[in-house]
Amino acid sequence: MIIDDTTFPKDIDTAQMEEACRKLWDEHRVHLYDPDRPGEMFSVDTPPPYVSASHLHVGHAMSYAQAEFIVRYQRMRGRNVFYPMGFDDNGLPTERFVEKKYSINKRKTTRKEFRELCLQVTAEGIKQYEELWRALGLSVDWRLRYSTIDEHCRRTAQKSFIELFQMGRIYRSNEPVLWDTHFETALAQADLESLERKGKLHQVSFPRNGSDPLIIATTRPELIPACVALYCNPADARYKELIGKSATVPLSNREVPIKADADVSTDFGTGMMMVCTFGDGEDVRRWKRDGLDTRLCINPNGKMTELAGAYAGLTVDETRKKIVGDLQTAGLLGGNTAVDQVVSVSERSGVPVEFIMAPQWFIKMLDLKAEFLKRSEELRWFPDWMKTRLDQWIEGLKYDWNIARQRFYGVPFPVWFCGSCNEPVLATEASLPVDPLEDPCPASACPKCGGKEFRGDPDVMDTWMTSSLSPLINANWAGSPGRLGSMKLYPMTVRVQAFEIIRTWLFYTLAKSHFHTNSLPWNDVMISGWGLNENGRKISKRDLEQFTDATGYNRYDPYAVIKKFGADSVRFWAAGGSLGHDLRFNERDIQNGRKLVVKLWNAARFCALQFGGFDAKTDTMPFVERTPEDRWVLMELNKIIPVVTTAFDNYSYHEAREATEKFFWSVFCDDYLEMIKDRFWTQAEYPEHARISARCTMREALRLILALYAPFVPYITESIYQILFREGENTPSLHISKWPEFDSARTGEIPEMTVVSEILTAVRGLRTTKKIAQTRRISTLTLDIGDPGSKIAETIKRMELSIKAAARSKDVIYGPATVNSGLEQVRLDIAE
RNA sequence: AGGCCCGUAGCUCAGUUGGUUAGAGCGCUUCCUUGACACGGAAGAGGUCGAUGGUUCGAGUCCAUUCGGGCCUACCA
Repeated sequence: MIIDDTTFPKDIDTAQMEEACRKLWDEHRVHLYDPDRPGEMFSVDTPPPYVSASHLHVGHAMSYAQAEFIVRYQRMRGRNVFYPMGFDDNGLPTERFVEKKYSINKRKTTRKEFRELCLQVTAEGIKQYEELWRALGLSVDWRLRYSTIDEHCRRTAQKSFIELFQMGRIYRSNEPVLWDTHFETALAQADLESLERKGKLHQVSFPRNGSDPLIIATTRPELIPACVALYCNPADARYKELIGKSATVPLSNREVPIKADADVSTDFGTGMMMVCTFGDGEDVRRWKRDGLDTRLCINPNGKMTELAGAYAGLTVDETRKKIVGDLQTAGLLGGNTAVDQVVSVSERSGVPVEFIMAPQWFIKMLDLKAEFLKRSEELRWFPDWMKTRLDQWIEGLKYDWNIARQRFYGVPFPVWFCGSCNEPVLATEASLPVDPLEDPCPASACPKCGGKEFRGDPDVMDTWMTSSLSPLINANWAGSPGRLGSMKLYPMTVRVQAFEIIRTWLFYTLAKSHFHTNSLPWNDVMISGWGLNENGRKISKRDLEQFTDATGYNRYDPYAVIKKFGADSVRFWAAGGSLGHDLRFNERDIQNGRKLVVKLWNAARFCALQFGGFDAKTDTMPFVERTPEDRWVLMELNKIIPVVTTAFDNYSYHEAREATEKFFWSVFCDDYLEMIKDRFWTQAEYPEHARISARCTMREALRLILALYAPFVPYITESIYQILFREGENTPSLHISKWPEFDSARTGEIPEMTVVSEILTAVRGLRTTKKIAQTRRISTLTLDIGDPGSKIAETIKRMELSIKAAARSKDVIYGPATVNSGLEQVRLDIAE
């Protein structure tokens, strides 16, 4: 093999190198899943990102890269890797994106038009994502792509609905539900966020005939028209006598009953509270339990209803202001106090949720808390403490899962209702996917009342209803034609995702799997943290806009960063954070990645230059016959193989990187390569045997280093592999070559090497003090070894050649010297 | 209010099951360029591991308390 500036150029053309690698990987189908291959599988349930997230940033790149280190490792371990990519392109996130982008909303458009726009932005978003993932070097098998609005996913989601309906898990009910007044749709508990804000606790008088008015405290005076009862604690001496009597709702002549509930605190506000339909979940609870009247004063669009009288048509906020004024005028308002309150807002729109009565589909969940907790227990969590997040969420569940959304863009329910008795009729499984607004009802007559008229269910499913099926989507549970997955994949090996969607994606998937397959959806779950901006905050759209420099470069834009530093550099940065923890972005840390890439290239280039005329047949040597330096470096390398392997097995890519890094940089480059240079520089001093030993050692070590680094920096390692090793191996790509194995014959220590490296360190110190370049050859190294009969003295004499090489000295002489070394009794000096 | 995570060198972070003088990279100081690499090499400065108390022969590492930060959960109207 001839190595020169043509075969191994001095400079790296990153863009060209990356493109060449991608081409090679595609050509040799390196990333493709083979359904027919026997052997162990490694299947990954990857997060389908919302394609509406047009603000892709380096944080996204970070978490996807972290999962992909494991994928590349497992592929090299010989596992049959199933690594798909999905896109979540239905549901509220997409709708919100479209609303903003086109400044329209549900009321000002048709369902058809809206859906068209959604599909359009979805297609654009997917393209953007795919480009980024490819650039970053994610080894996705793109044939396994799915998108939650596509036919396969709609079929799967509808099948899930039908099956759950048939097993009695799904019910329809017309109870008060969490409501988003911006999107005008029902929500599930998981769609809520809490918002802390300052509120005012108003004291309001409820007049009573013939006695003093009752004072209640409320933060929501706008709900006074919806007040249906007053409550106090049954043991409250102040109000005990009033229980069972009534009071008049202010600004009206309605009488409401005064009731008791032990949950009412005596020391909050005045100890007397009003209950409305519906101020919060507690109101709903009392309304249900005590059969209170129903006075719905808030419309689905967040404006007051006719029942609110003078306030009808106003928004909640407007009403609050107005009613406070009216109470004041009427002399019914006491003081108010500022309170900190926590209100539930819709995660997608940010507006406070209300309770609205509307018929909805629910999946019964609350009866299964214990089972879900058991499933959580069965899962292997990486890192383990993330499990708490799920467990606490499950324990805190208050509502069954409302899966219906009164929206446009999503998977339709495969349901028609009888026009006369409202009985639901479901689609047949064979007909899926269906759209009941377009497709005819499969029944000719209602099974209950014989009615002949049907109307399709206009609602769409919660987006999580589909994405929670991702393992079943991957495994082609619904049997869509032409898809590569099969239930053989099930349960999958691992779910990878970030922590913020534990309560949604992870939880719902666990539940779905429990229902449909009575098993876990995967064995393991790997939870990543977030990439944060330089201030340690979530990377925001503002970061992406604000920090763009004059040339258009933005350090949070993953494309820009990849273009500037190379994909390997970005990946290397991502590998620096430990699993589950957030990682602050810093451009300097990306530069570190770049340094590694350059270092790998140059180290490989150095090795290659020494190979000159390397012939695998003659340039081999049994391990035991090699020089101590050579045996030492291979033993050190052998030591880290199980460390790196175990780390990867436990999803601890960070540990793997650290061990590899330490070996490559400080043992291999700084010490080993420096020690052996002299064998090639001053050939006459060393026997040919020493050079052959070095050549085959360098080659072996470099090859192993490439393998260990491959999952992190796939481009540079592949490129070096192609130049130096491809020819001699029958594997077309490093990434499907064999993972290094621990060699039990290469264990133990070489004590002589400690002596050599201590002397090397001391010589380096002297060179620095004497301002002599580290590479310059010195004339003499004087060693003062004290008692010539001592063990150290003997070792030094035996290792003289190695010491001379390490010190880069023409001669070694023994005699008095003044500078202490790290070795006891050994002093030394150097002369230029 | 409860829970989880974090608080280690100027900065970003490692520190496995408690064990000798606490680590890396960046930054800083000084020095070294024909011989893979200055995106390099060498030498060095810099930390009483948030605080307090405890367990132990021994704690950054375990326990308790406390302060600060982040996140999650929560009906006090």
